[in-house]
Amino acid sequence: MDSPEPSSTINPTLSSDPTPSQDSPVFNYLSNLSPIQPVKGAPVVQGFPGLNSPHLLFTSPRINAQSRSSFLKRSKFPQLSSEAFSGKNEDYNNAITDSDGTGVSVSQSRSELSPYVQKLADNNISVHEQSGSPIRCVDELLVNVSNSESSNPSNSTNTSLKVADSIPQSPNCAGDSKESVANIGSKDARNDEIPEDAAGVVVEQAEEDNKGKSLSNQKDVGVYSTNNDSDLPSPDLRTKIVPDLPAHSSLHYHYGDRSMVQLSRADHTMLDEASNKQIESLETAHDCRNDSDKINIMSIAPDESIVQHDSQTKAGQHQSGIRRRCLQFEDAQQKIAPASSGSQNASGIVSCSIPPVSPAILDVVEPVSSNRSSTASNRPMTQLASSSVNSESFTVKVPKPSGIGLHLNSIVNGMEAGSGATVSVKSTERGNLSIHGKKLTSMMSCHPSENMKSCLISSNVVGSNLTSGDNDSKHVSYVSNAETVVASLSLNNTKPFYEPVVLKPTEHAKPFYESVLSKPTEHTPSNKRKFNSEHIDSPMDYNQSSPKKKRKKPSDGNDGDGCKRCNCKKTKCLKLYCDCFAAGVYCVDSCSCQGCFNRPEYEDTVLDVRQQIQSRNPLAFAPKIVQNSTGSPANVFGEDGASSTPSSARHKRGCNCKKSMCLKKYCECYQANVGCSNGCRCEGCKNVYGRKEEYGKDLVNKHCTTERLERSVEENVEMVTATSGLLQSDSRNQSNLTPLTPSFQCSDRGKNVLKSWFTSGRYISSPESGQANTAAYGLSPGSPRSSKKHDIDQETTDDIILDLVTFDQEFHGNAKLANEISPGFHVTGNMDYLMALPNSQDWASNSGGQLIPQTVHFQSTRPLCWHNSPMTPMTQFDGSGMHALGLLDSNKKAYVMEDDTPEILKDSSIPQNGVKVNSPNKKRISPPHRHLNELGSSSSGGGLKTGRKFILLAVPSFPPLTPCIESKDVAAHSTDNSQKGSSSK
DNA sequence: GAGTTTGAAACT
DNA sequence: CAGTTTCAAACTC
Repeated sequence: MDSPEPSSTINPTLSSDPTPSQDSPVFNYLSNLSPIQPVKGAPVVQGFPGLNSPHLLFTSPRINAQSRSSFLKRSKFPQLSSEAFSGKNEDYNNAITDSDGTGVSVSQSRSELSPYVQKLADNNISVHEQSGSPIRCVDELLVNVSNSESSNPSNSTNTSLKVADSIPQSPNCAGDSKESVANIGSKDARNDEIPEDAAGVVVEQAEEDNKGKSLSNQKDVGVYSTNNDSDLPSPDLRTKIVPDLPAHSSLHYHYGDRSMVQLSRADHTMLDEASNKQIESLETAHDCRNDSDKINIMSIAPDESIVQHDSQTKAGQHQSGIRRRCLQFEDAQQKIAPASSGSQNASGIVSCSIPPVSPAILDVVEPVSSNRSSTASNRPMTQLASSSVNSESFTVKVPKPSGIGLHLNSIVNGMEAGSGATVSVKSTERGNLSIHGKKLTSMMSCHPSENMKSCLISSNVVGSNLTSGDNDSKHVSYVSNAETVVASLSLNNTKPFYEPVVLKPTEHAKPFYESVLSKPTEHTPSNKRKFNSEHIDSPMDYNQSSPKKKRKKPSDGNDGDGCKRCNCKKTKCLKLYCDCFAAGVYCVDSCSCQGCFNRPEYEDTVLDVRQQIQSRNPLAFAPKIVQNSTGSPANVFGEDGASSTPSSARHKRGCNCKKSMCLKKYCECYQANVGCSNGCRCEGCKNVYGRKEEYGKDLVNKHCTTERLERSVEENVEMVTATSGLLQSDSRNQSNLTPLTPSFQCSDRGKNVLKSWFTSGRYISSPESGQANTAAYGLSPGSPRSSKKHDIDQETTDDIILDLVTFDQEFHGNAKLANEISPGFHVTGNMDYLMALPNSQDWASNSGGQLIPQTVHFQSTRPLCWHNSPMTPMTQFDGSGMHALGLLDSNKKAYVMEDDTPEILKDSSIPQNGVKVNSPNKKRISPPHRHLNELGSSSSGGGLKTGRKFILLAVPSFPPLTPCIESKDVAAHSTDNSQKGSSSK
């Protein structure tokens, strides 16, 4: 009732996203800048096309995202719920109609659609392993819908992706993949059913057939490039990947310890129909297999990590029950979508592994992506893939989810316990559900563990695609699904912080983000409204299922997977009171809510409401916990924090506790395992994670501590670094990615080079790490970077730097920011940083629209530390970092971003932030930091300088390209950098 | 499981 | 922007 209404209000603003194509421009700029960075830059992949967009924090993101999301929306034709369709896109409708019919119909018109399937994942995924440890399996299947031509022309296209992964166990992987495949096959046979299957299944043959055809078609789509490998039957195809489907693609990665899995799905719904029609999919089972080996290595807790593709599939089940959503993916998706402008969606997943860098991957991807703007969606995918690819290099990748709304907190909480966390998510869409599918999930896990920290994050984005054909023909669109997956990490391997999350197919799994994103642009409000209004009245359906069942088992209400369950009675889960809604995820069956509209079925409504809320408070869905620049959120991840250092992470808005003394979960800070900060208005604060009074001090201390930790870790890290170095090198080659590279390099050599990046990276990274939950960012050095870079670069570099500086200043008070900044970063030689860019999940979407989420970030352990340390005292945890990142991103961004996004800042407003934010100028002015001191002394001296230089150079080059964020960034960069450089030095 | 407490979100 | 109300989670019994 209530909430739904808002939907009407929803604004289409989303559409506004500018970014989509821009990304590339950004990259270009970057590349231009590259002179500076060339070194790094090169390596980096561009960021992925998708990446660039990632803006992290920007508030706006959502908008973009939405717009994209619209694309995403997936169209699932199917059957669907017409409503859903109707609501969403007209286009869809068209498509749908077609689809319905037979499922087939349409596609003809557009050959475009050509279905393709690919497995990207494999490629992507396969990569890594490097050190063996990391393993991942990914399977992706993409199918494009339209295929009419090829084999079955009949239908519209379908596309589906699937990814399966399993990760951990090699066997599993293999098995899983197989299973998935098998399933698919079976399904295919059936025809009906699950798209996934379809997706899952892929017929190479078909592909081939399609190839011919499809290729042409695909081209539009996207690209997917994968790098890798060969596994895929037809590389060509892969590369091509279908854009349309974008959605589906998903990747997985994992590394490190466990594995990640992911999957994706295309729209199931579509699939279903499609299945009838045609489906093609590729499978990457191979990859899995390959991976499996790797996996073995990991072998840890594979189970968890494993994801099942089909939610349906049974298996998954076990998990499934639980996990649901992910959040942030949206961002990614969004990004994708935007890019794709047209129809496609993309899904992306990101995973990051710390060590490795994926530049290479990125590179690969980039090219492709670069090719098409439209491909944006693809990009993400590609990115992901790329990231994964890198994996080879080693290490883990960490995907970052964009993370939008996540509840990092919740996640965090979940994570605490475990050293490692894994998450897996699945979503499936089902035909029934239909509505949209896709979504991704992203997860992160981090571990601090001994060595490294590996964080994995995977996010998937799914995009739905729609293809619209251009015209008339109906084509079907459909969606992509996304699935996501998992992240696993492990340090050691042991346990994940969280349990994997599985999305249930139907249920939630998806964050509405996608939808949200998508919506804006295309969806017609009217439709939505209908939806809303109508549905609203009878939301019961969903609800019913949920109510009661769930109840929160865990105290938190988290399923265990880190996802919360709500128990809303009056708000219909359309207000921030609802944890699920607030987290950007759909309610799940396990929720006990009544009259819940926070269901995929009501996607439109949800989106509308969400938009409204965001309009009021852009940061409403931003992660509440951010890492302070300074601190690293130690706790965030897990450990409890209490004892452990208070994480650098802090609640964005701070708490307002009067009676609980911040010692109970009533306190958001406490709940998130973060200390109170100056932004808190609490009375009698006794937060075990950090009192607000101590905040400033803590930061400093933390810094120190973190550094120490990092150092300890360094050794381990180095390996990673090495890898990363490799990656970098690769990346370098690829000039495109410059952005990314930096991060990597940082770790290795780069310190010098990338200072800027680092700085930014750190910035980000820390947050990211924190964010893990959030999702998708891109972190990975390579890709992430690229994407992030953009973001970061744009925004961050300047801003970030500033922020950093500010932080430092605040904390340390030393001067010489400039030096610090860059230096800071690097500092030491340790580093590996990963930077994560912050994207806010939601935000991310905005910015780029692209798959920000996907971007990945990595960090090597150290890096995190560093980052953390510099910024905040983070603990070492990677995970935390991840987590933090998310937050950070948002926050930081906020900080950083302020310029761009006042809103965020506002939110973030916390004093610190405020200061920082304000300080941008300051940055320039006063740089000194301890970092400088510290770092500088260590390695940094040179590094820093260099870094600065780079930065400066870079700055100039940038013109403001992108939309707000970018522009901002750019501008900032240019100005800031130049200034900084001068000023600092 | 019901009732109370708490603080955020929403509203005025 | 401050104060009040509403809400749902957290907590207690």
